[in-house]
Amino acid sequence: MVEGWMYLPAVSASTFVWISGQFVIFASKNFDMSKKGKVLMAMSGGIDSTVAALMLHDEGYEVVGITMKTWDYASSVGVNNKKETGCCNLDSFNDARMAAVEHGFPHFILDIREEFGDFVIENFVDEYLAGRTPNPCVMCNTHIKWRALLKRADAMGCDFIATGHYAQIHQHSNGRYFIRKGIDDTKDQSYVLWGLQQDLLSRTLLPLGTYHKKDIRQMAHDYGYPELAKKNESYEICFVPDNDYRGFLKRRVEGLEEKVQGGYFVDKTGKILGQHKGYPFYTVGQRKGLDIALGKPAFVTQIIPETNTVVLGDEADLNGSNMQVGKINWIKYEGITDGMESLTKIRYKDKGALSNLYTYENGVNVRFYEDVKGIAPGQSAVFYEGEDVIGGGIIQRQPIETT
RNA sequence: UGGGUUAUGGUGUAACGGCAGCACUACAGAUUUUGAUUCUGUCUGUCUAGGUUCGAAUCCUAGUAACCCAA
Repeated sequence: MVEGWMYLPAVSASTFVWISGQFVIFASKNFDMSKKGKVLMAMSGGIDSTVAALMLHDEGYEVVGITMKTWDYASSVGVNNKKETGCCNLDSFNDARMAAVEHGFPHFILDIREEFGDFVIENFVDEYLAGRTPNPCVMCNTHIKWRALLKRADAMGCDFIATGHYAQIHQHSNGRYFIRKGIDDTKDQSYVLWGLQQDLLSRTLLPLGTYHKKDIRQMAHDYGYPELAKKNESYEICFVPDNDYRGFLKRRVEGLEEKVQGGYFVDKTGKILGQHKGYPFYTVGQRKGLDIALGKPAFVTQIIPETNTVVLGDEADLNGSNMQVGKINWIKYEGITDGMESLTKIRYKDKGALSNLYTYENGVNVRFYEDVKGIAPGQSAVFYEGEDVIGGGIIQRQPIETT
């Protein structure tokens, strides 16, 4: 069966057929040899990727729109949940498709639920069960989304793939492709792209990297999509549209709640402060939702899955000046020299802090010049040289101190 | 079981007999393509029953409960 694909007829004369695992194109008659090349544009249905698609189209690229279905969201929350989510719902598909049809380029829906679920969701669950704090968007970009796009791009003879991220890609004189921050500092999304490898970067276009969000809004108006311009940003994990990742974990892991409830909150000396709902439901740096009143704000400073213990402290206890980062992907250079200075971000929307980088066997030791707050294992660390991404990796769990 | 102390929101604590306040928690918004953080706002309380007083969280009596000392 042709289960992986849904073909939505758009206006192109091309015919796309799925044959035994391969995507085959039967050449269209009016195949215009576009000077700029053919690009497979990932369209979520939101304002950013829609405008990006139209921009490329206007610039003379032969655009093929594609919307990826990562998750059957009706199954993850109640069906009556009317909340808009940034991707994966029917409205978004329709919005994306409408724009494509109106501007005369084809649009497809690609069902990647299986590969997405196998990797991103399992990784997400595993990480929380390991007492870490994953970033599924980064995982998806790194391992699923770009690979899925490129695979189809190749099958369709596309020169490029494109997304609506606010970031830039340039080629260095050393030959390597690298990511640079988007010029709109408030929207820069280079952080979530640190995992992309050279073969992906060399084929990727990010049309929005040199624009400000307000310009994109204006362009959405100018293109005749005022309602799109008003559309909210998406801001939850795409497979957890009700924004309750704890509930998602409970639904996903049979008997989890019962198994982990009743562990202890302790202070840094090990003194028991109270009981918690289970270590997977907390994250380093968390203050709200602890359900414990100590007269002072309390923050989660450490999660110890082995003993189902959550360590609490005050704000100062979140400070740290070094960390280990693994699963490194170098971007701008093939590697670095020890001691290299880097502006290092430890979370999305982090201003970044200056640090020195020292490589060790499987990763990088980061020493910050000054304390940073809330280093959370599982989160991504991204290294910047000015506006450029040197590389990034995953923050590792610190060895448990036995004091 | 004898003596003493205490009792204020979900928690910890303030209030000379004169509008019950603070912190924490919780909740709601804002922000955010991850989790968090941050910001703004909101709710809830004087153990019970009598008494004194213009007026009681506050003083008196009894009850109840908890804690401490004695045993």
